[in-house]
Amino acid sequence: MNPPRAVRVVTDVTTLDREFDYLVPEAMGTLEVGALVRVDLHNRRVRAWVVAEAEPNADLKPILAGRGLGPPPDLVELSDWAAQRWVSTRVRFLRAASPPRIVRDLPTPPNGPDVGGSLTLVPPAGVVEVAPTTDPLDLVLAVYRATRRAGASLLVLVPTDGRSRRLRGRLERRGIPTASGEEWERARAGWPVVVGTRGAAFAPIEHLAGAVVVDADDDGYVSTAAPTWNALEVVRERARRGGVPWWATASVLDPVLGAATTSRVDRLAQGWPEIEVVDRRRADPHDGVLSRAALDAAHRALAGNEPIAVTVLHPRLGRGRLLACATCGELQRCAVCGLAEREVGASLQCDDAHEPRERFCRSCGATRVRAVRSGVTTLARDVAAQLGQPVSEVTSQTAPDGPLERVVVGTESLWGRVRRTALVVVADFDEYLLAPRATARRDALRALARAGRLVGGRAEGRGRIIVQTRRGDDPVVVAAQRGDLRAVREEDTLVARDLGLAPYGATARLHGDGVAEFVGVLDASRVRVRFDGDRAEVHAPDVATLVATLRAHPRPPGLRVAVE
DNA sequence: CGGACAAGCTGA
DNA sequence: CAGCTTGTCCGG
Repeated sequence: MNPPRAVRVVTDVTTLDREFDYLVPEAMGTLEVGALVRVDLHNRRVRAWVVAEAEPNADLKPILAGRGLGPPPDLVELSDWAAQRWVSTRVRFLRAASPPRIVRDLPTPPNGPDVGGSLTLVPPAGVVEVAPTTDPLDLVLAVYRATRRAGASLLVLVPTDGRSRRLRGRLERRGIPTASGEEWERARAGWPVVVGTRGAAFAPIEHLAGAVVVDADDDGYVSTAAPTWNALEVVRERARRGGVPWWATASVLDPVLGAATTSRVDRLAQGWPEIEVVDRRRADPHDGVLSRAALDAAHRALAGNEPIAVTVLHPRLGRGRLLACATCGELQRCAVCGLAEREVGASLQCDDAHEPRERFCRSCGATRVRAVRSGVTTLARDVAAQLGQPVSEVTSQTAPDGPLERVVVGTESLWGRVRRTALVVVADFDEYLLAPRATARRDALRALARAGRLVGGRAEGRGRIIVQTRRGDDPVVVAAQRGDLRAVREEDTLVARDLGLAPYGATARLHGDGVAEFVGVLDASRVRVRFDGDRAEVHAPDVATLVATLRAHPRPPGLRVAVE
């Protein structure tokens, strides 16, 4: 007769972040940490994860049944870490690491073969600065060769499902067996390479050989819904815990990526696209939405045989509201933060109302200003008229498939619809530059980097980008044109240091029920709180202090916390 | 989260 | 006061 056994479990109940102990029935055999079980909780049958051994005790209820394999033990610990890091619950992360259906047996993984490749040297672990058109396959193959060992898996993250499929196909054609992030059993069984998107940061790999995050500057790696976890950070922590190296590629480095940068690819600038700037302050006011230069380039492109010739990017759906001086054409910006001002009643002010003022141009003093931007629908109509060509509209609202005309007008949704093009016209680059958010400049550069992938690098001499702006001398525009972003990055880093943004500080945004009461009890000696009535920003010198302070008090239900 | 149970409300 | 709704509590 064996002594009775018990385990500690976390139940699959979103808001109940507690552990409970249950007896393991004699017949159940061993239960590994991470294993899924079914238990009776308060007259409900719920799923649960085994997280530890426990002391048997006569008051405990028995486990009802085993529910197959769950995340490996390391991932249970990682879920714990992630829940702390993003002030959330383990359940959310354990779910991400668990199979969609019950898994009782695992397939036998194939061996990872030795393969050749052009890149023989692996760059030092860390962030590799690449050009937008740099093919990540070379790095993935080099890392695969350098980290390959029996029974261990390389984790590769890419921003989108489409890129995941394509990268897997290319690896498979070279004889490397891959699992997709959705193929839970394969990842759990130890396939040599696991390729997936954000969620694959929690792929149930038992023995990690190394990790690569492709285009780590893509915003797809950050969850927009709470918890606002970040796949790159999860991968870094996972690699750190596993004692294995990680790499990430990025073209537009934020201060966090910049601080982790260890190398850059050769001839970086050549991999940036050819960018022509049309300064609309000096343009003929009778030009339409497409300047003379853009129109000429479009006609040349249409004469070629690229499947889609002109893509006119427009980052905004609704009716535009940027204001420009009717006399000198200068955009009206806040003197404090530099972001676009809007009309509020009779005055002009930025979204944070730093310095409301009368209607006059800061540049020339004239009192007439006018709205200079329009939404995608208006833009598409105007472009069609100017080019005399049918135009397809692509936004997040339009159908995600179906044939497109050769000319496409849209928001950033079109990155997912268009693969190659001879020309990208950014009709309104100022919408990017002056967007009312702190990351506007980097978002602007990222838009150009993504456009660069459609038209190719300047070394290829294939396509080009035309940027229409009223800020032709903006450092962001100049940097993109040169394919050298160092000046912008240094400035971003100084700003981050001054304002205590990551990696020089940590920020959480709170909104929802009970914000006022909650920020009232926070330890003011450890965090700085900005509260504006229904949402709050909490700043701390580092993530540990921020998280510890936020967790020192029970959080009111309905209060949302986004830790950056 | 969701079941249990208590307290409150309504209409005959 | 039965029958229903609403609110609060708490789980092994």
